Amino acid sequence: MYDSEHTYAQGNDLTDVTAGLFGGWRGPAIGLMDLDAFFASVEQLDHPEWRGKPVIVGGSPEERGVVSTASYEARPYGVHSAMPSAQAKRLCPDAIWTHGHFDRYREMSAKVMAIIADETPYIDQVSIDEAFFDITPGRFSRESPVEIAQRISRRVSELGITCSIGLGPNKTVAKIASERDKPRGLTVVLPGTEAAFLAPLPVRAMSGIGKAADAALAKAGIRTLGALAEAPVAKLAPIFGSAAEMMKLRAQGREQSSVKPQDAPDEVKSVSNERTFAHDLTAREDVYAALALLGESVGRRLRRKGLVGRTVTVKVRYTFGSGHTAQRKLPHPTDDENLFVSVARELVDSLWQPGMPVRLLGIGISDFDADEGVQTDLFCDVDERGAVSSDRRGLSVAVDHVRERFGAGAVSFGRAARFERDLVREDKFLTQNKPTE
DNA sequence: TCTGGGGTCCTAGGACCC
DNA sequence: TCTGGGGTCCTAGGACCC
Repeated sequence: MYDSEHTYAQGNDLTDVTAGLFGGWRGPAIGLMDLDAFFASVEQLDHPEWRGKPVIVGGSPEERGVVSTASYEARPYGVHSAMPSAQAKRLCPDAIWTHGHFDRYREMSAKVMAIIADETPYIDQVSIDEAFFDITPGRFSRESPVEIAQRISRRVSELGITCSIGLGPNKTVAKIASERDKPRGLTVVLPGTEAAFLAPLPVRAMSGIGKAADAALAKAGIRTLGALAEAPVAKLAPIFGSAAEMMKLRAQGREQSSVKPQDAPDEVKSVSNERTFAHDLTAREDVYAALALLGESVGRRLRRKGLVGRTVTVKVRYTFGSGHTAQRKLPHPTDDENLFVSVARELVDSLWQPGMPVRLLGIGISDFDADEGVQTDLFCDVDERGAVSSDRRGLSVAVDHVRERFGAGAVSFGRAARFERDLVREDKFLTQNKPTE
């Protein structure tokens, strides 16, 4: 029975909430599907001998790496996402380590998303392993939302991995519910019980509230979502700014969630590449060469996506202190690293001087043209707006094709090639990402 | 052997224009 | 000559998410 002491239902209790028209569901039904220990689970699927054993996907312990995903077998040792790999290695020395296979994860993710899209056109993929979906009875299907969620879970399991699902009247509730029972759980918050479900939870449980907001709320005496739901907006404004009213509404369980139809593509806002070096860089030629390498990959990805951007951003982090960024708007949008890397060099020079130990370097392009329809034909001369210098662009595209066919190492512009060789020889970095499997 | 890499969104100050 | 205010663009920094 779905009794009043519980604001949510799981497992066998769910049979009680699927009776009647639409399973007795009134109003919006929003689901959040989260794949369980996704990267590690795919590795265990692809390597049967790793099943039942602690598997860690992440950077290497020797090179300032962090854990991306720990399998459920590794978690009892205290290993979790974002933990420094060196620490994870101490906690679980026998774990199987891999740097991951992202193309494979994307492939599996696409299969999962196709399963959800098969159930409803209203799907909003938020990351490689998470998606919201709207299965409001009467909107697309007349079935009980609980039964649809159970079917999605079962069909994902048939792929050889598992997911956890939260189901509720809006996104905030669905997201929190999905974390309630993992792995392979289904947690349902019936319409009308959402406020009571949220009230006792710590504010940090709600997405959008991180470390800083949590601390600021605690200072104001607000520790639970129930307290947040009742706090005067004037008290919240200094903490959340213009989002104060919305955060209060979400904590009350009264947020109106919209899940767009699947074919509305989320447009990309920026493309970037950054690297933390196993050993700090101090020489100008090393910093410039690393910038060129990072820029090459950004350029390649821009051309593959058919994007041209106007703003160049560089990021520098020193061994001490936090990061610094510098950006500049270009006169014309471009996807050509030969153009934007030289600007990036000037920007780096404004933040850094030779001798300062650089721990991390990043380069990004943003502010894309609204009509991203730049042609990507091989050896095209120039696009309609003359956005990039024609010959170089043709060369870049041609080089991309060669790389795709023969591997990334096949072609490199002079400086980058030399850098790559030097660094491999000097064992600075770029010998990274060799899976230990 | 202490802290990644990919993003999005917001804020705030200064420049500049009307 | 002195003055204010609003709007927009550009830039730097930071919070937050997976």
